[in-house]
Amino acid sequence: MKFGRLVKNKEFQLVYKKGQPYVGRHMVLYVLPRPNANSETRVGFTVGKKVGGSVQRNRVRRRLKEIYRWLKPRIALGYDLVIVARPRALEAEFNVLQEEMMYLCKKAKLVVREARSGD
RNA sequence: UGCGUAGGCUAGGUGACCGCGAGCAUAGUGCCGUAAGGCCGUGUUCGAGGAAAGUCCGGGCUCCACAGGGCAGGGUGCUGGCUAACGGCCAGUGGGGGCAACCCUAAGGACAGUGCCACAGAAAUGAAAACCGCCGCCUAUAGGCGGUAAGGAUGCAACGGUGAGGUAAGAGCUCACCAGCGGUCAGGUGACUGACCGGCUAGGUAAACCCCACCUGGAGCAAGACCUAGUAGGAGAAGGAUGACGCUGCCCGCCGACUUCUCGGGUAGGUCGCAGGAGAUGCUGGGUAACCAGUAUCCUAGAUAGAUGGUCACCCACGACAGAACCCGGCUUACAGGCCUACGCACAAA
Repeated sequence: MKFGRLVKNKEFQLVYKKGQPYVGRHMVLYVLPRPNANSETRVGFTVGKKVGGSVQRNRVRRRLKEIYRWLKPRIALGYDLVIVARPRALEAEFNVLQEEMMYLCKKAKLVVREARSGD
């Protein structure tokens, strides 16, 4: 992944513990500000075994990554994010997941730029 | 044509745009990091499966002594072959099923020993045993004594089976055939098969203990090796060259200086292992086959929060089970549809 991502297990644990959760139908967004507000925003994806086998989990994570890639240019700097997929996300349409992630990010006040036409 | 049997192949395709991982080439002396080391642009090549799965076997590899001996434990179990090895595969043998193609089969030993065979039944292994029946005799109509394992009854199973002779009634008592046991001869590497002869014969269970033959040391890639930074280079107690700890469950043997507990501190990061191999495909030769040998060509995932996705168009049978994690050989399990080959049976035609 070219965009910033969380790698260490400790970083994940920190975001779960200290971060602010925003709960949606298909996913949960955890948000934790980084010490340096100008550093790159990093993201991690968690898809638990409740979602399904490895094929199903891979599918959900790839779709979430694709949506985040599309959303990334509008996200503010200086945050650590963790997106946890809920079992319902497996059955959801792509654009439903897309709208929900957008909604959660807006709710968390992460979106700094509105979508331009033709984007 | 229908029904069926065996084996094999495939696992939606094509195109466009955006996106991801790795290898190679190449720029700065660039960026991140204390450092080891890593990152960035462009081009190019490659990028999940037949089961990648379950983790059930076998091996490679690594460490534990140089991987040793014995016991215990575990595994395998018709024969021959293949293989690095196997509990796998191939070819056979015996037994069972199917009209057949074909399928199934843990299939060594019950005169080494022990156990078990419930209930029922007279009797469940002891060269025994008479409940009903059958036959003879006696008392006289109910029994007694004796003979009898052919019939009935019980049971998963009753001491060979069927037929004939024989007899008071019966019985391998006698005979024929069959089954079983022992022997001889013949064939086969062997499991075993065939022929003949013998005396006519005392169950089952070894996925019960057991016996026999063969195999088997332990832990596992979070194995293990190296590097960088850095805390501490502690305190107390116990054991130890009269051999600790460890190999290993025990004994022998080996090794040779630390080990265990409590308190305090630390518990970060990077590189390698990590993909050129019992490798794939084609051809030739040997073999019934599994497989082996030779030769030519090819290089085909390598992550470490974990790379294959999104959108669109067209086509069709509208797409199942499912995602590599050290690597191979198997087994087992899951699975939509499609295709190919060989064979059997029934029917029709010739």
